[in-house]
Amino acid sequence: MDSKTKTRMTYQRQVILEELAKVTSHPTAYDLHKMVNKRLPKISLGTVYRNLELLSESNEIQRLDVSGHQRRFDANAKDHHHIRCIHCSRVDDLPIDTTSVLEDIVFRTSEYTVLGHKIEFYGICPECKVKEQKHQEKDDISKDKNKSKTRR
Amino acid sequence: MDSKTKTRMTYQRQVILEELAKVTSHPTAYDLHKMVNKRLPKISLGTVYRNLELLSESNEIQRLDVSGHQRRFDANAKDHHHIRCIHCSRVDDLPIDTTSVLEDIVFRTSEYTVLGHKIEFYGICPECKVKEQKHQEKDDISKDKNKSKTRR
DNA sequence: TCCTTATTAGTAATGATTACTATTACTAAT
DNA sequence: ATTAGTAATAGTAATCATTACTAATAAGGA
Repeated sequence: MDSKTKTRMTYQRQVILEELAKVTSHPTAYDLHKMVNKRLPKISLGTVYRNLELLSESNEIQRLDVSGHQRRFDANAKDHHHIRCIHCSRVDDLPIDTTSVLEDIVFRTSEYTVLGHKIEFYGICPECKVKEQKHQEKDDISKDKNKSKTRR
Repeated sequence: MDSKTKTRMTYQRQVILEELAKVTSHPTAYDLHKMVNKRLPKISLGTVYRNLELLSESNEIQRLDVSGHQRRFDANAKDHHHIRCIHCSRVDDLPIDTTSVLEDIVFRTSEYTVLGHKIEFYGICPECKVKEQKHQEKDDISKDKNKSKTRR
């Protein structure tokens, strides 16, 4: 179902992408709506949200779910880290690599005064892994009566 | 003004703290309200939110602003990292130290399948540092007519 | 016991995001 | 080009977490 739907490059989506690419400021959907609005006075906030979502799903842009703050977007789709000001919430890029010693590196690469950092890992918990396996088995049985090895 | 207000240890606050300490599940304010509700049937959700906020400000508990997800709370006030399941949103502790090689370590210490991680640093941006300095100078002038060295 | 005021319960408001719906406009096949 | 099918849109309503407001209550020191 998902694999059959084809996305169309609409003018709205084009403009959203262009406007996002123009800035390095990591705008929110609302910010971007204001920016795009100058070229497309009738575009709705919902359209901006939906397109940003689609674009980030197809990895053309990056979605920044900033802890405890409003979501932001980044035309740079390459994985990289960010730093946020606790006063004005401005978010800047950090061209560092994750495997190096952390705050020390930031101290050398950023003009921020680093107060701390948070790391959030994501993955699949043991319980969900079991569930996933069970579903997988069911699918295998219903889709194919032959025995099949459990995919990993 | 803030420094003059004295907080009172209310029964509600006591119970919230106790119930949070009982679990290791990182409940949301809503979860905690349900838990506390069994002992205090009249407590309101707002009270739970306010007390969790106060308790985390005084570092008696920890507030977890999980990126793009609902806020959670942790009776363990010591700084430590977490891992979240992308399916069920369950959050578990990660007893690792930040300075070590990241996902590799997680792989060894957690039963999760690690799919990735995000790091968010926080601090003060160059512009705000300048503003801070200016405010500081004003304060110094108004509070004290003698010259005073800029505090760092 | 009395007073001051922090705190509460209950409820309304806010603000970000998502959902809904009738209409519009791509795109491919006729 | 015309039509049919269906993404996508504008506009708006709904949702959901969190915060703000207010009159009543209750800590806790004098």
